Amino acid sequence: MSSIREIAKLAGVSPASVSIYLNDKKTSRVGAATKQRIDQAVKDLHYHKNIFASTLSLQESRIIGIIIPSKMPLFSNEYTNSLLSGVQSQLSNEGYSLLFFPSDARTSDEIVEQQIQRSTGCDGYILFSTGFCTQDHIEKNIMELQKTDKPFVTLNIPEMEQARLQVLIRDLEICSGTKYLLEKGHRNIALMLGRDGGMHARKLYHDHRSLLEHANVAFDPDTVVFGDYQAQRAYEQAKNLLTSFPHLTALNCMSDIMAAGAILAAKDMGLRIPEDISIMGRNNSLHARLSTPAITTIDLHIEDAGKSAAHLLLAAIDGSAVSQKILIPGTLIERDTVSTIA
Amino acid sequence: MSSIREIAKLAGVSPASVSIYLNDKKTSRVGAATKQRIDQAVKDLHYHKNIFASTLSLQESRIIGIIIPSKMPLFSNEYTNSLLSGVQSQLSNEGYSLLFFPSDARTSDEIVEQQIQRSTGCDGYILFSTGFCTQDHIEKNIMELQKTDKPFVTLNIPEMEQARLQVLIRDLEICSGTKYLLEKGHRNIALMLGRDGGMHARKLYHDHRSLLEHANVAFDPDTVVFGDYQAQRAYEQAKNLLTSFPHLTALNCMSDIMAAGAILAAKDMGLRIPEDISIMGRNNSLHARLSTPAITTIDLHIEDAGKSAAHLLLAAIDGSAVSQKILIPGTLIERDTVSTIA
DNA sequence: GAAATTACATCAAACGGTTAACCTATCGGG
DNA sequence: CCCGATAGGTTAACCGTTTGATGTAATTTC
Repeated sequence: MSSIREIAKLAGVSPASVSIYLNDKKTSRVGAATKQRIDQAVKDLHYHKNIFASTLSLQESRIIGIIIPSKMPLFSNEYTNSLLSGVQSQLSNEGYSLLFFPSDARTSDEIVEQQIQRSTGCDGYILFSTGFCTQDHIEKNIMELQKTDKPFVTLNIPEMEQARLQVLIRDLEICSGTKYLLEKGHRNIALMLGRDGGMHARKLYHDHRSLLEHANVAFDPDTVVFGDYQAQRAYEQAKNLLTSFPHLTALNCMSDIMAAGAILAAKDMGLRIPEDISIMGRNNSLHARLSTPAITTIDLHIEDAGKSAAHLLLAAIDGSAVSQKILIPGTLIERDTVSTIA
Repeated sequence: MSSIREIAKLAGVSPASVSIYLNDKKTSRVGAATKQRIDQAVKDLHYHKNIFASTLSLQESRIIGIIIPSKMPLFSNEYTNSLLSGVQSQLSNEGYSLLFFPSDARTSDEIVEQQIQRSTGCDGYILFSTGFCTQDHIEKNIMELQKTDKPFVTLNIPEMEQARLQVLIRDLEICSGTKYLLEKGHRNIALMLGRDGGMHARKLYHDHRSLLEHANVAFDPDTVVFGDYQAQRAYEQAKNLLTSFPHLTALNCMSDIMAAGAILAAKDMGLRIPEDISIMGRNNSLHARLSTPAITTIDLHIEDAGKSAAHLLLAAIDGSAVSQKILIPGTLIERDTVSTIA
């Protein structure tokens, strides 16, 4: 709690000298003896610089705000965590702290409001979406962020006119699981998505449908189900799908977790994987690797996306990036849950 | 970027009135007409309060610092993430933001230093450890935190004299996997731990050993291996263990992920689980549930621990908690990877 | 009609750190 | 001995917000 003024008093110098010395230990504006006295005072009083005061004066906080317009608890979803991990590792390397805002508001609109209100003074922002965010929230958030005059990067969000800096996960646009299954000869493909209303799920739905239609496969809306990203729910839904539509040869799941749930369901129904039913995951998470059979999936390179976003933001902060879109393509990981149909 | 003064000027009032109104929309100290003009000015200039200035003035930031003395990337480990999730959900409900500090220092000592230096002004702290933290780092950190005069809670850290507020994960103290395996009649039990040097692994090692000795089972140090928490490494180590010590009947793993790796190894060696070899996990993560066979594990109630820590911290901030230790006991989840030995 | 209350508004200091501008010895060079 | 450079140090204003103290005019109360 001690301030620079107390240090100054104890060391018998002016606050200015203390500040100058502390910010540049080898400055020539402070004498050796004085330096020692300051060091001593700092120790004696347990002095630590107050970042808030410092930020106010310097007009630079070295803090990046993480905006996630969602009421869901953070850190509870592997996908989002990978994104965050990428962001954090980059920013951390450059000495930036990460600030996560509270989301105790009742409505999502309030959350947008609230997060922005709590967040001025950060040097930049990363705007995330999760499966729970609607297009509307995102747009509102982008508008608010633009008003702050600070740079921000959108991450894990479909392409949007309004945002200057974007990192795009390509597989949000192209439902490549469906594409792959079509190539493998499948024609009866169900799609298991995340939460209805979430913009990610909508996007995939749309792309899935156009891919099928392009391939001249009839599209049945009932073979698309919305879940909650949880294995349990996916288990139930997979059972339903597989009993209601016995001609299905493939299940394309929006996440590996859901795929894992679907696999359990298929097993419980006595189906062999991939002989009787092919199942695709998405995200190449640990589950996909450890599952038996190992899940064929799309590696979204989520962590790289996070890193890119951090990079881009840092570039924007020091002024070298004005407008840029980075596309992160996914890569197919072929494992043991998809068969070829002649 | 607009300040309260600009708003004041535009609305033709004093900054004081603006501040008063903005902090209490129904204050009687500002007239209705003035309120409207302020609202208008706020809109026109895209005004957002600067939290840093506000913090400085109020001496309260509504920000909690999260201190993790480790160079590892954050958000990349399910265990830590659950802990964080619990912490976040509670603090978020009370309107607190979370601040994560950079960890770009070269040595771990520097990290301690750096995180504390960057962190003054938070209303409180939560000190975490991961498997990578040594006792030494933790102690140093606690000392530094004590100097800040702000409350802090240690979480996921073995009991320590120095800290006033602690949330203890009971299974850090009692290696209950080993206990359970002994009860099930196993006598040849190997232990697969996390990183050597990490205090968690050390603690478990110690307890494992005493449990065996109490049960009059000879302890062979070579049946304890240190890994890196990764499935791949666990796979290799399990293979080694199972070939070097063919009489082993059980593997107790420090995490479900490691258990999953061990299961794959056993399967690849043609061993049946649990008939030929029993394998225990720890943490009751999603993997444990989805794995086939489903992994018998200890639910550590990690997220609850996080919530408790947040609770305790909030109590300390408003002065109602001075010194307290909360013990979070684990619960055994019996599934399909452990057999009974006659 | 004097006194008290209310409504509305402002002043100025404070929070803690930074820094441009300024000051004063001291020393070396010519 | 004078000039200029340099080392060492200070002053004071500023960053943006908050708030107790203070002021004044209008309204109410008796």
